[in-house]
Amino acid sequence: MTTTLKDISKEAGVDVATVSRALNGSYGVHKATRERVLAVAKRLNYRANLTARELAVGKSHTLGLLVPDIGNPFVTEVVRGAEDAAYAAGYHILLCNSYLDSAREVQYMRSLLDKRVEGILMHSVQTLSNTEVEELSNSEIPVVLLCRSPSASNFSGVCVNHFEGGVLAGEHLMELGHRKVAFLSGPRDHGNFIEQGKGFIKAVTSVKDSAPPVVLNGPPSFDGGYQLAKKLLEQNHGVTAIFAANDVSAFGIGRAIFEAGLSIPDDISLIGFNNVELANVVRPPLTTIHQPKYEMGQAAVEILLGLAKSGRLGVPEQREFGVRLVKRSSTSAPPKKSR
Amino acid sequence: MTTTLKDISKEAGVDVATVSRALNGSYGVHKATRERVLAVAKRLNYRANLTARELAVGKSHTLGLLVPDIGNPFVTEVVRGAEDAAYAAGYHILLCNSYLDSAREVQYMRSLLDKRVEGILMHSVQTLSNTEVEELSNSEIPVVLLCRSPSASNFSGVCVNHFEGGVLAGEHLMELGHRKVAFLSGPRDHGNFIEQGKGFIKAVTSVKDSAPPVVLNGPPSFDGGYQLAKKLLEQNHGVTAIFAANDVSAFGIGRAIFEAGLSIPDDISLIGFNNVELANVVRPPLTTIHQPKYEMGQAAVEILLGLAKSGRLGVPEQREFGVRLVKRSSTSAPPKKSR
DNA sequence: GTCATTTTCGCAAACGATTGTTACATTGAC
DNA sequence: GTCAATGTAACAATCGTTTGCGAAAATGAC
Repeated sequence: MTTTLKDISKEAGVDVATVSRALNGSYGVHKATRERVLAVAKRLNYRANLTARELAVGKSHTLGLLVPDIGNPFVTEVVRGAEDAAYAAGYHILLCNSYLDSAREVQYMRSLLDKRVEGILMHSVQTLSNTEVEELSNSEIPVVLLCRSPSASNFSGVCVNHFEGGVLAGEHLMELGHRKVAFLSGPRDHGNFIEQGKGFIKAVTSVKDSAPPVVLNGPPSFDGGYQLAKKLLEQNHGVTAIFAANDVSAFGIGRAIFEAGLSIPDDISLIGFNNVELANVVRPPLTTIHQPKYEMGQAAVEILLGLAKSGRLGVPEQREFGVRLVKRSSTSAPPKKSR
Repeated sequence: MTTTLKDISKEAGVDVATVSRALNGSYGVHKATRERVLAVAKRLNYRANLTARELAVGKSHTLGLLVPDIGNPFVTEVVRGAEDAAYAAGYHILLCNSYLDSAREVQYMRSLLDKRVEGILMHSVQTLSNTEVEELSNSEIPVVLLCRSPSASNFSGVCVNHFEGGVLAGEHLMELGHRKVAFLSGPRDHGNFIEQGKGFIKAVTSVKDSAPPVVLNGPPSFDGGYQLAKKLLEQNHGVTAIFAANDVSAFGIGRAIFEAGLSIPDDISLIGFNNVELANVVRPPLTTIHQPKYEMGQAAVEILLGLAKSGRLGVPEQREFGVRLVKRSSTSAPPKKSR
């Protein structure tokens, strides 16, 4: 049997209200009685029931975090930042892994709402269905969209400038002298990759003698990158550099290049996106576009908590982080003679 | 204003109890009234308040998951398995990242208890303090220790046979012909690494002409492995193979070997532990000891839920998973002439 | 010692559900 | 038309807290 305020109240001979106040250190309870109550509470191994408190007070001190795949190291970093910020603020995090499965996503969203979380973080959701947008808007809790290009919806968001990242990647390759490049992108309809591609294409085509990039779409995973790269190499466009949708897919691309008997960066340069921790571990270390993942997670929670406290849900906040190029060894000048 | 059962009850002209039963599809409410209630609920955008239900019913449908570092890909896989299993069972997961900081760990543990989670999963905690053991035992919720060698405490556990893993690694290196090897271990007092080392040493020393392994201790991280390897190479024992505490530290070791101008596996063979997804991505692909991470996460949740349902906390369940050697390209026969 | 002021504490009403018990309506058999 | 059996729905207690309000008790000034 777990002990409750009532038990303590009986044992200590005071009202349950007094017990509550004593335990919470509220003003207006005599030092002596407080100590007596605390002693009894300790003796009875009392543990507060946050569920009951939550019901009474109306605050759950809990946030929902919806992610596409916790297995993705990029996502993980963001989660880490979010968790730290939440912990610092005395909040808990409910972790929901959706695998981008929209049924699962909706189901999770509903239970988060029902659980009365004080805010929801959604990481790189592809597209929100109308149901979702509507139900989220009806609820009076704040939502922050993470790592997703700003959209029409009026939710708050934390993201990185994907367009700018694309530009950086393109410029870097152009500076190195590449003139025939490819962008192995993610899903065709995903805003982030669209932006990334636009920036890349802009940078590439603004150099006069360079060919417009070859663009292929596929899942932005290790295997997706691998398959796409195999396809690209078979088509034999003679590209000398590849811009990957993200680091993880770049790893897959690297594998395909290796298996084709080619070498990075001597035959083909490779540049990623995200700057995952392991980009520095693989060989050759991957040139990539850095994105402040941890800080983004933190920022998202801060915004969320700010909105929750102020209650000003009507005025969504957008925060955009900068990107920067991290030069490592997977990019270099193109081979003298293109194959 | 969020709408409650009472609102619906007024609007539909029935008692709140009837509304509750109608919404939950309980037996004993007329089809017509149920439909009327459902219609009103929909019109009022009713959302169940799980907090209230939880208080009334006494079940939170929530599990606590305490991990040392969500950034570690090994941990992540386990979390993924746990999350999937929880989702399948209709449970939610509260994510708590402790960074092995025991103050944070205790604080998290307490709030999980206060939040009335139905079970707690603790991933590879180093050592439980007496306070923790006591408070956890006092609470009436089940605890499952994950990835931690079985201990004296009477909590349930899911782990892998670290000793056996060490043996496998040792045997593999011996078969390849290595006779002078090293184990770059984790913290000296961590049970898992101790077991791993024991197994390794046993396998190595049971070969007659092989020297007992050089053993160094340090944090089992990328940087930890890097530092340890540098130290080892400086000491110049002439080892031809290294067994790492885990894959991530093996990556660091690989970096140090590379920087020393040596090559894997030609100069030094390297074998990891865990079989993280990226072990197959790095070059050369890492030979390692496979551990069914995802399945362990799943199993842990299943055990937890089983204990929670049965209420038989007195009889902890231990599940041990097998390990196996995954041969890749980071191990080979030692160089003809040792350096 | 009296009176005003301040502390201390109990009472009771929330918070939003669930659920056992009871009362009334309906149905069907005869 | 009566009675029993069944189906519906209302009443009320409960889950473990918090908190506004008012009463009693303690304090302090004079």
